Amino acid sequence: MARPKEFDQEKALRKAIRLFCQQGFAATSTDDLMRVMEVGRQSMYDTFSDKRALFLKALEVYVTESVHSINVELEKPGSALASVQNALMTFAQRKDLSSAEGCMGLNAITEFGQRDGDVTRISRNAARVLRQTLMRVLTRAKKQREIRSDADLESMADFFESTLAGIRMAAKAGQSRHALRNIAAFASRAYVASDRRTTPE
Amino acid sequence: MARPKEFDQEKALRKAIRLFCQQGFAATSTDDLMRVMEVGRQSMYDTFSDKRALFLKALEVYVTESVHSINVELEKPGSALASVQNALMTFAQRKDLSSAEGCMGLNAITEFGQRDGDVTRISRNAARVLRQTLMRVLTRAKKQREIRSDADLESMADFFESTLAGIRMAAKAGQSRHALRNIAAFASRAYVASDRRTTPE
DNA sequence: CTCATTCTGGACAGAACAATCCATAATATG
DNA sequence: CATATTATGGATTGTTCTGTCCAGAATGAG
Repeated sequence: MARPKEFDQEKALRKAIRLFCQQGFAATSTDDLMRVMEVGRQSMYDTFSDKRALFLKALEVYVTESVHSINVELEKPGSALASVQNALMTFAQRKDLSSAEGCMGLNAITEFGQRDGDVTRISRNAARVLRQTLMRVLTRAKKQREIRSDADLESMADFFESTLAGIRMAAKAGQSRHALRNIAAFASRAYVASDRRTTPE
Repeated sequence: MARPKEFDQEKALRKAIRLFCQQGFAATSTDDLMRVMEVGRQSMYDTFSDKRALFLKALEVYVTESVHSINVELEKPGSALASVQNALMTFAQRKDLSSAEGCMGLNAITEFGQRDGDVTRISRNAARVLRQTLMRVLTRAKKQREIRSDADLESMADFFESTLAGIRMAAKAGQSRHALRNIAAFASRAYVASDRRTTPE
């Protein structure tokens, strides 16, 4: 052991995450990162290897926590349907949703699509974890007859994820908090059991 | 008049749009653009001023056409509710939705947020046009009693736009065409009139 | 205290990038 | 045919960016 690091790796990573959320990968320079992370160039490279590795690490932490916070809502006891609907509403209230600070997961997907294997792997892993929880909760809702017995749960899960993305994009596009809540409330209606046919043929 | 241009400005712009759809602004170099547009550097600068101006022009054309194609579906005669639902389904079938080719509008918003005045202006203008059509159609649906009389149309419009964004993101994330259709079908259920309360309090 | 080890920051190298310059080619007009 | 005008592409410039180097500072271990 010798001289200890003068900066907090964890905090530096948080600041990097925030910047990547705002600007994405390509538009964020190493100088930008050094400035917000308050770390010297050499320290940054020593600790995080290079810009790409830092981005991937940041992405992994971000999406893992993001999925976890949604899963917590989904797994609350009580009505399964209410949990799903509540998860949407809680998400719409998240304080880190704003036009300035985007979702790093969506940023990564829009910026890299499926072209980057590492980015794809990280995104898919997180999506898989969310999907598992989601399917478990939806299955419970079906058993409890809160949703139609003939409902296609996979489609419901696709719709749920799509709604999350829609809310995030609306936030980034500058929509008001009020609008975000309304989107969540509205989407919630689609899950409810109904006797009549409600989808177009 | 003197020597005419050897390339088709229109086609070159289309190719630029496609590249920006795939890679966004920052990750697309002028060399990339030249290669794809099959135009010499000087010709590109003579015709489109610079990279940023080319991007803004491409964005304007893209979002204008994108909104127009949705508006066409929304304004089809017959049931207003069916038009809304059909617009979603038609959108989910669009051939330019794929994991490779993203939506340039979403790219621009994720990449620039609200920080770039020109990008914001172009996006907002297009959104305003879509919103006008949407409100007109939703109002008609309400008059025709296809949706609840106490429905909040502004919220419905927010939800519609959010659904479009969700579908686009799902496509970019690599979801199957089948999944996209299901998202559209599912979202459609939220618009339908219902006597019981379907939204959480 | 001494010293080996690690951290730090400024300087630096090499590549990529956006944009301009310039010489040449092509063509409408007179 | 002559010429003014515009298009083209290769060379070039100046900037920015990523990543490395190196000399000096700080600190734990002996």
